[in-house]
Amino acid sequence: MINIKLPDGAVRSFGDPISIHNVAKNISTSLAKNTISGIVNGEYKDASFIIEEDCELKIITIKDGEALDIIRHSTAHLLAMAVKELYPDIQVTIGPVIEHGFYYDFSCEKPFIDADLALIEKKMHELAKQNIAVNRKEMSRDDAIKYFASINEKYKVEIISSIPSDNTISLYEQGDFVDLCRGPHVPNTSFLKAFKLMKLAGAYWRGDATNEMLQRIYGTAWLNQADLDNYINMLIEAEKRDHRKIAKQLSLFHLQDEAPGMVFWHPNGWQLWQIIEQYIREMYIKHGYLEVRTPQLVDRVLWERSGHWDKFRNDMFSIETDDRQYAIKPMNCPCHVQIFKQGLTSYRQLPIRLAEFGSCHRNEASGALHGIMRTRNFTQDDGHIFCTEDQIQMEVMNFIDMLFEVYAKFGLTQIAVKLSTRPKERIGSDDIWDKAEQSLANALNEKKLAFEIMQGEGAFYGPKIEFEVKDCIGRSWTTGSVQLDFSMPVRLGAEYVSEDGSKKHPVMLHRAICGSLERFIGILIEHHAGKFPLWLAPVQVSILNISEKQAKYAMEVQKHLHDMGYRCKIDTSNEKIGYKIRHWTLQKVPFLLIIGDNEMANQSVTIRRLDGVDLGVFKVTDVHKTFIGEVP
RNA sequence: GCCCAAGUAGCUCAGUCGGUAGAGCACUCCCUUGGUAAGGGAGAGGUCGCCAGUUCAAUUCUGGUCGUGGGCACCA
Repeated sequence: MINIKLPDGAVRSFGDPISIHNVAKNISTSLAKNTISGIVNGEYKDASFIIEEDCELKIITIKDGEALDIIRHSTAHLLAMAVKELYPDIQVTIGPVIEHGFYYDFSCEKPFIDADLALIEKKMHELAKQNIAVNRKEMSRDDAIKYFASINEKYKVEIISSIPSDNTISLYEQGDFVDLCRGPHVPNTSFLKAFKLMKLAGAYWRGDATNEMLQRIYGTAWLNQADLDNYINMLIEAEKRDHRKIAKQLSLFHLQDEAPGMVFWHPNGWQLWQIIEQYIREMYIKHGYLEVRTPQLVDRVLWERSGHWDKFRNDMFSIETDDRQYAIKPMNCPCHVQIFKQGLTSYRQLPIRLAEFGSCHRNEASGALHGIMRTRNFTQDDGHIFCTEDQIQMEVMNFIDMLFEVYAKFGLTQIAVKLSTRPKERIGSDDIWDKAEQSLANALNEKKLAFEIMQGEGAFYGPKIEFEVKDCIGRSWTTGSVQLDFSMPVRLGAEYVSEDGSKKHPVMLHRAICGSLERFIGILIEHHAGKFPLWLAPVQVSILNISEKQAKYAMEVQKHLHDMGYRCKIDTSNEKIGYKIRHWTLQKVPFLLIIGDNEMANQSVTIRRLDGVDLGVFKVTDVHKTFIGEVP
């Protein structure tokens, strides 16, 4: 007798081993019809899985969220099957589930073109409708290798060959198409309805640039058509808030061919920049940082000493003049160390926190450039803390507090935290790395922050904590980071006099909150969709007169607001009020002041908020009170 | 750097199956002085990314190149 306990606590008993599908059937025919798979004692299994002993079972149907990944994975297989039917010579590689969908990488002589996507998608729908059964088979590793070799799928052979030889391999078969897979999958292709192929891309085999470039097809798949439609609409909406698009509309900045990856800031964008920079500067003061400024060009020897030349020389811009070779600084740290090294520093002075709005140049790979998110010239809100080992944890914790204070001010709340550990190529002993990684983890735990460990992703001189924010279509960008560095002070000879009079090397913390100001502004543009809060808005108020008669009065109002410290523009153009309101609303100015004969007669203005709400008539001397609560 | 796609007016885009291009908005001028998201008229504006090749003729075809977009790789 097999007893199967269901999520509601009910137990069903069966005399013989029974498939999940048949358990569902035993409950109701309609349940069986919708069953995609099951979770047996916490493990995902196919609907065809035969239960042989007592267990807990959750049946997953088309309505359960758990079904989503299975559907996506099965859709990836459907994609591969369609591709094989259309282009038998193409080799399949891997096709995992990703956020919102899946991809599948193919190896082919001739890359796909956009037109192929529609063709392939059509084929997928045809196959899905044929209600093709998806069956699991098991094979020994060696038989699996023989099998895939026999059908000439060399990538599959390569994958299986890396699995230990005593393992059993599971394969999934649908029609003539067989793929190596752990599963589970939908019972048949008719469950796959709401999907769409999204885009083509190149991708290296096993993510290694020295390998062959494969052809990747990205797709999205959902439980139902409504979810798919929602997702597509979300993407359309997200596209509207792309920082590059809004920057054009609001004239914030532009980029042009002659300066790839370098930004021309327009008056509005530069205003925004200045506000942010000034705010960060105030935070420096509040948190005990000293602001400095260091050279743009520094002799190559300093970069050799720091170790950067060795690792990054190809990505550095350099200049040769008077028989000396300089690099345009790709980072500020070695320069800050030079400032630390001036004079003799006592342990009593530590920690010393130096900060700079440091403009750096890196010759990033052409394909890496992305609007102002990834540029060749960027400005870091860079800071370096020189401290003793005992002070590390406290400094890291204080930094984390400062970072979250800043992000909250900008309205950024969805922050992913990652701890990156020692990479393959690194300097410094394992002892030091152990200590460094541990102290960062301690600080995070102390702050009760959930974080993900990124194995091997640390900088070559030390581990780091990274803070990531997402852009409007879900791409993650690193903004803040704090990196621990025991090496650079040694390499560059930074020392302090310790309590016992001996000289010691300080520990160095590299830290940034915005990361790159360019990137941070890009994120802010998308986060606010260009509708900045009052304190950030490049233009806070626009003054609009109804007709020429009130032009002079409008200018008086403008002067009053200027004197109060507001950034305001006046529009006395020969246009109707409706036109002006439309114009300045599209410019996303937080407040519009409307002035006609009525307002002029009693020294007042009518205030219209960006969202269209008419706030009513206010005395000119009271206008600023309306802005209170919006942080002037 | 690699794979794919598209570079046309300030912006968003159409177009030329090879005969030097068009719309809307924006801009300039005129009329209109109008009360909460586009009043009307006229005008100006383009070496069709750049360099070659084929051709009587190239914005259109071919090759290269530069920058951009989507991915991959990279990200001190």
